[in-house]
Formats: sequence, structure tokens, C-alpha cells
Amino acid sequence: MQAALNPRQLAAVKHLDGPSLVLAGAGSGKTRVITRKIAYLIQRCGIDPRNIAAVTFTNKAAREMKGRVKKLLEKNQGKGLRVSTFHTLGLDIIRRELEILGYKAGFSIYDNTDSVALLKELMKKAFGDHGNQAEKNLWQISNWKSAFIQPDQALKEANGDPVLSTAATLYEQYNHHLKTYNAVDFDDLIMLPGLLFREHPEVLERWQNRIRYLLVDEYQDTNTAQYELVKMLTGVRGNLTVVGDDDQSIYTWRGAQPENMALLKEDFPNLEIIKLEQNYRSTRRILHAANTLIANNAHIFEKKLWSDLGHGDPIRIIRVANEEAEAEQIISELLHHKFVNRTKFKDYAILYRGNHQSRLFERALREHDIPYYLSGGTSFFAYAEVKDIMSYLRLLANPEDDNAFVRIINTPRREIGPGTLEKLSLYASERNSSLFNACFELGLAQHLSARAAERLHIFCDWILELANKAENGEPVETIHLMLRNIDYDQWLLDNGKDEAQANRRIGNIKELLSWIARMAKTTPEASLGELVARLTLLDTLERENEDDRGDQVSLMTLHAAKGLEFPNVYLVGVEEELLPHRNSIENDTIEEERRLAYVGITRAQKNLTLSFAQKRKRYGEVADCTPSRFIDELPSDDLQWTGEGVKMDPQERLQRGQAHLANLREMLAK
DNA sequence: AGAGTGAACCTTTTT
DNA sequence: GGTTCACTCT
Repeated sequence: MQAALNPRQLAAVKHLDGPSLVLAGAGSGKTRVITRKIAYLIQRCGIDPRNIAAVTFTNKAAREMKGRVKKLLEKNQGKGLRVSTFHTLGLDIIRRELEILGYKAGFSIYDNTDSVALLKELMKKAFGDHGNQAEKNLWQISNWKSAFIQPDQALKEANGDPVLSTAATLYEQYNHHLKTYNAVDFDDLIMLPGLLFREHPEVLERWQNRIRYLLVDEYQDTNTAQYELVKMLTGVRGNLTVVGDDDQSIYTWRGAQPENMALLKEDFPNLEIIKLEQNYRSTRRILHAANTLIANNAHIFEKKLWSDLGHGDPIRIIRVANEEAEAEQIISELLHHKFVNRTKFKDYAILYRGNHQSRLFERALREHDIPYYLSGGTSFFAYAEVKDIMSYLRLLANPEDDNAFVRIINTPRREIGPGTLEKLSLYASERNSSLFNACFELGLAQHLSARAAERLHIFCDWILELANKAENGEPVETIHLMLRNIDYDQWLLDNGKDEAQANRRIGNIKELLSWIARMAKTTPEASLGELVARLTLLDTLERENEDDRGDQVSLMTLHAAKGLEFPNVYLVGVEEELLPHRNSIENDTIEEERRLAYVGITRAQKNLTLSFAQKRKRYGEVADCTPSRFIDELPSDDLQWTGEGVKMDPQERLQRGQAHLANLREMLAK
């Protein structure tokens, strides 16, 4: 566990004063550097853990890092240490600076679905229809927020372009409505702290004094807003450590700016650059293939990964007739390999470009009774019943949350239908207030029937009563009371397709509640609003031993595979139009696709197999496929071709024999 | 109001 | 091929 650091890693850990950029190639131990550096700061330098913050992009990465730091420290030695995602850090800042920002306690966090719904609403109001453009506009707004660009600036920069001008106008309205609902979206969690710091130097100073040592993981994935935040927090003190790899930048389509790595050099002239080039993961052959492939990209920083884990087996390229044969063949090869090598299912991963590619593999795995783990299915929080209850909780914490209001006002039935809601909504926008507050305005009675108004009042009074209880008593008790009030389990039983489905849903709610109860126990001071906010930032509920997935084959997209490693990797569908994806060919973003392939290849420790089909069904039509250009970019000496239509000529047979011999020699030499 | 039908769509997706 | 969404029918 406490393996010695190599000299470069050690240098990275010990570099204390001033900013440093650790260029960490795939498998070079970057997480180890961050965790060891945190331990070093606390144990050797006597830094108060409360003054250290490590930031990651995913909950999973944060969890993993927390666990690894904990192992390095004595009990309680890390008290107050902050290891979180960018978004959670932003949430904490916003929560502590609520008044200055003009938000009220219990504010809601709108997720993607909420934001799309709001935008559709706004577009309907403005143009009578949203014409399926809501997502595109939201994407644009998100881009602006990620780039730290405000609505007025966006409008100026749109420069009369009709599409952009519309989006910019919507951006303004969208923000305005969020504020009315006492809500923020995901991007706001980054952007608002940035704006706050820019406008209030005294607040920034407070936070700079709190976070004296900042460490950022996967730095190549930062967007402009995140980098601004990092820069501001770092300030003149400059104790910034960032770890990243420009070759693994695969999120530029989401606003990530790998250029931020180069910008560091300009923004921090005393930047220390440390390269980690020894790979502890893969065989030389796999690494050589990865290096050869990625050499086709332009680079900000040059680096050359090496490994001393042996030469390794050739990389296999399998050609199959079609996508069904691909799944069948890969699975039977996997079984064969497992049998011969006495490995476990969890030693294997099947990686692909798009989620839809998983279907055939799932089928084949099920047919062979092979247990598998599918990453990236529906998130727990996407289930209707979970969304319902989350909406109730959001409304309790923040009655002005219109999305939550609309979602559950008539679930279960309260005889408040679209007609009533329509009138209420009209009145609310007239009064520039939230739906909830509009219910209490006197003028409403003129727009609604007495019965409808009465029903609304009953509902709102009930919410207020519960909200009061939640604030003064135990939030968890209040939640249970609320569920009993609405008799939600019964509603699920009455409205489900069948009993099994209803029971599954009831189970999900139970799981949600037990999670909240656990969370409330560990942080007794947290308000209902805080609990709900934390939940919103999670993709999935964390299980006790969630890393222990059991003995299962992993199935995931290349994006989801970043940061992971497996002894045996199958990279499937390596075809033009798939990897690289068709859109990337059209948009001329081949380099990112190449990095994606690079990420896939570098996941493998011992064995790597690529496959491509000659024909594949796409959108129901059978189409001819061409092997990916990336296969041509691999070192042909390290490849071994098999499959349909591939005859092994004597020359190749000889080569394979020699390769085999070389391998044996290598093994003997150890 | 909820189910049923046809038309349009379609990468990746940390939060 | 499969999903999502709007509109229509009962």
C-alpha cells in the first residue's frame, strides 16, 4: 500500500511553495501523487487539514480519493479536510454566502430535466411552441455559463445572429426565473461563486484564507468558469497543484478547455512542471500502441510513457461479419480466455463508443449466464417515483420551486388539473411570483373558481405546516409524516402496471429514505434543504461497499472507462463513423476521438483486443463498415489479425511464432 | 385524463 | 431499431 514513490512522483509531492502542474500520463500514479501530497502537507508540514481542498470532477473520484487519503492518515488527522467535486465546493460557497448572492435558505438545485422543462415553458410563452429546440438552447446557455459569459454579454456577442440572439434572450429570462424560484442550476454552482468573488474581494479573501492549498484532479477537463474559480481561490499565495493529461481530454464537447493547461504557464510564471512518464499499468506492447496512436495528435506538452511490465502479448484485431457476430465472438473468446487463464469475470471489460452498442453484448452475456456490470444505465434519480418524492422534499425546503410544485401538485390526485394550473401560472407570471406564493395572493380569487382556489389553499397550507415541522423538529420524521399523509405507497400500488413494479418502486423510495436517514445521522446539523441539495448532486446512491461489484464483466462507454483499469480489455466497434464517430468526422474533431481511443487502449493491463464488423445495422438499415483509421495508426508489428476473411499467410505465421518465442524468453528471463 | 398513434430524432454526458 | 413527443380519441 505504502509503495515507494518514484523520484518524479516524490518531487511532485514535495513541491510546496508555488503552483505546480503534474503532467501525469495514463497509469502513472496521479491519484497516488495527490493523496500522498495531502498526507505530506498534514503530517510533515503541519498544515491544518481545514486549509486544504482537493477537487475532482466526479463523485466517484472524490469518494475514491477520500478513501485513499484516509488510509494514509491517522484517525481524525484529516478532520476538516475538503475532498469534493467542483460542484459540491461551489454549493458550499453559495450556501455560506447566501445573503450576498440574494438567495434564500433551502434553495433548489435544478437538474438537467428541470432546466429543460423550464426552458420549454419559457419558449412556449415567447413563441407559442418550443419546436424541440429547448435542449439546444439549454446547451448554448450552459456553454455560456461554462465560459463565464453573462446574458448581456452573450447578447452582444450574438451580434444579430438570430439563433444566438434568441438563446441569449432566453438565457436572461431563464436566469430571472431561476431566481424567482430560489433555484440554481448545475452551472450556477460554479459560475455564481466566480461572480461573487469577482465582485466582492473581501469575500474572496475570506475563502482564500480558508483554502490555502488547492489540488485539482483531471485538470484537462476544467472549463473556463472552473479555471477562473481556481485562479481566484489560488490568488497570490499560489499554492496550487494540478494534475492532468492533455491526451485524456475527452470532454471538450462539454466545454472543457485543455488549453487551460497551457494557460497555467502564462498565468503563473513560476509554474513548476513535473512529468510522470512511468506507467505502472500496461505491458510495453499496449503502451507502445497507445503512444504510436496518440503521436498523430498535436501536443501542448511532449511526453513519452514507458513501462517495465514486460513485452506482453500482441494486440488482437478481430474482424467479424456483423454486430451480432461481434458480440457472439467476443463473448466466446472471453469465456475461452477465462477458462485457459483461470481468471475472473471482473478481469474483463468491454468498451464501446456509444451506449446503444451495449445491447447486443448484454444479450450475449445473458445467454451465456455471465454476470455483468453495466455502467451508465438509468440513474436512480431518474426514476419517476424518486423524482416525485424528491420534488416533495424540494418543495418542503423551498416552496417557491415551481418545477417541484408542478410535478407533484396533482400526484397523487388532488383534482388540480391543467386548467387550474394554467390560470394559476398566468397569474403568477403577471405578479412575477412563484406559483406557491401566487396561491396566497388575494387577486387570485378573480381568476379561479372558489373550489379550485380552495384546493390550492389546502395544499399550500399543508406544505407550510410540514415545512415548519421540518425546520423545527426532525427533518426525517417530517418526511415520514408527509409520506403517510399522501399515502404514496398505496398510490404506487393503485397506479402501477402490476404489483411487482409497484413493489420495486416502493423499494426505491425506501432506499431513498434510508439514505436520507443515514445522512441526517452523520450530519445532524444539516437542514432539509442541505440534505436535498446534496442528494441532487449525486448520480447514484452510494452503497456501503459499492466498489465491490462482485465478479462481473464490465460494460461501459469509453467516457465512463476513464480512470479505470482492467487486465483484459475488448474495444469493440472500432469502425469509421463509430470510432471516430460520424459527427466528429464532419465537425473535424478527430483528435478528441483519437484521445478516446487512446483512453480505451490504456485501460488494458495485459490483453487488448479490438474488433470491427464488416456490416452493421444502423437505425435499422444494414450498412457497410470500414475499419477505423485508428487501426491503421497502430504499430502493425504488434497486431495480430484474426477473424472472417483473414487468411493467415506463411509470413504472418512465422511472425506469430517469433512473437510467441520472444514472449516465452521474456517470461523465462524474469 | 390516460391510452393510443404517427412523426421525427438519433454521441459521448463528470454535475 | 428504438425512443420521445405531440396530438387525438375514448
